[in-house]
Amino acid sequence: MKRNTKVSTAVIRRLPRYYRQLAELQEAGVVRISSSALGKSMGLTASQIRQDLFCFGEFGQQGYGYKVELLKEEIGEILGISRGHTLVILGTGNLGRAIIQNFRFSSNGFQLLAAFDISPAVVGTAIAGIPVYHADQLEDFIAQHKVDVGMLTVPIAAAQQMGDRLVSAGVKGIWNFTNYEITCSQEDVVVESVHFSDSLLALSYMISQREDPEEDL
Amino acid sequence: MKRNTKVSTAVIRRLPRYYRQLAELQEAGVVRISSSALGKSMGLTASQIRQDLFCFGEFGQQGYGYKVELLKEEIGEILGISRGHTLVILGTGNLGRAIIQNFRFSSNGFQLLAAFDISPAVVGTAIAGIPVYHADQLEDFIAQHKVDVGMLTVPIAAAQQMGDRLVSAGVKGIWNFTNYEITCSQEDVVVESVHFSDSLLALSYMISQREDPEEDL
DNA sequence: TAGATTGTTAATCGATTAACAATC
DNA sequence: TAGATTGTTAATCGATTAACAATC
Repeated sequence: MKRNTKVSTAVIRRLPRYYRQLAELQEAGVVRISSSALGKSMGLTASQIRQDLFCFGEFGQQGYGYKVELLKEEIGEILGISRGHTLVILGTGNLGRAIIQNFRFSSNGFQLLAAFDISPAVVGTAIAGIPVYHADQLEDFIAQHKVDVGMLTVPIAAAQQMGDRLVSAGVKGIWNFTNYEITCSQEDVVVESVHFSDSLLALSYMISQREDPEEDL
Repeated sequence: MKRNTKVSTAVIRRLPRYYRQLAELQEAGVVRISSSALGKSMGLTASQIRQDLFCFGEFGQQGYGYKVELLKEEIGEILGISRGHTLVILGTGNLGRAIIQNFRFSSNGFQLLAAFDISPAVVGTAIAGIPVYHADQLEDFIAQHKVDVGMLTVPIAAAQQMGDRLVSAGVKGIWNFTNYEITCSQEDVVVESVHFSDSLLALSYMISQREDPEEDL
């Protein structure tokens, strides 16, 4: 029945949340859950959850609901967690270093292969076991290894240039942490950005609304 | 004419992007821009931009377009950039430290007042000029200073608890970097999350689509 | 079996796009 | 003035919600 064709971004953005919530439920020992209970725990309607899952197939049992572990695994499959994705990280400044040391790439189905930088102080060293190469070697490295994603934690001035190099070296996606909107010539390369600034400014707007005594009443 | 009532989150999420794009245009020396040119540069329709701005007032001139600097300033006002917002950061691990050292809070209208941690190794020190206090002092500090936002870069196990403490201490918003969905009793406290995992999993999904030879044709 | 809950279609709601008079 | 472009309403499109037969 699966009609995978053209899943909206709204649905795609909810998939990781489902996965996270189901993992938490599983850890808490919950075996089965209904769409309405799952919805309540996530602030969504039961309808929306069933509609979302309907994009990908049938994962529940009528009259029973969903098996937590099974549904989690299925959504993990949809997200591509078991595809053995790999990535490299460009830029080992404070943020890059923090992510190398902290982020559980493997929990998200990714393997971090290498880091690249231009500073002689770090090139040739390893951070949390990840070797740091000179940025000059980027293309060679990607030619010799399967690299699915390049992560950008470089200074903003280098963002577009390094993005371009990743694209022509053949990565499938760019995970962009710079405060710059990378533009990508190649149609089929996905750019996913984490803009701290955008997030903080949205928060700023929302709390500002609270600060004003209802201007418009 | 301003009908500020109930601006959709879709619009709110675009406001920081407008702000960023206009700042770039201004830096590039562009003085005036039409909605269609701005739209083209951002991948939006001219209609959408005019409709978005229409939520907040009239910022353009018919037959001319928008003055880049003026529109940037107006959107900055809407976002609350000049309201003197303040924040404190909870958790000075790798990520917290990286953000203290790197992130330009002031560019987003925020002042970082203090950091809190429980490790004796950092309590009493300063990171990039920001004093680090013991988490026990959080409530006292917030009682004595105006603190609008609490930023969470604590371990996931402490996330909900520290979030609760921030809320009862009276912050208006929580900027959550933990991979946990903070729930908030208080209606009027805004929780804005930056979930690295969700972002990477969405990217994982999108590149996985590219990996399959069109399953459904 | 009766009760519960899904999968799936239909109805509603909201967001985006189109259109155009107003006007710089 | 004529051309360009906005502000704003109307039309369209897509996403969410509701409904319900199927069925466990």
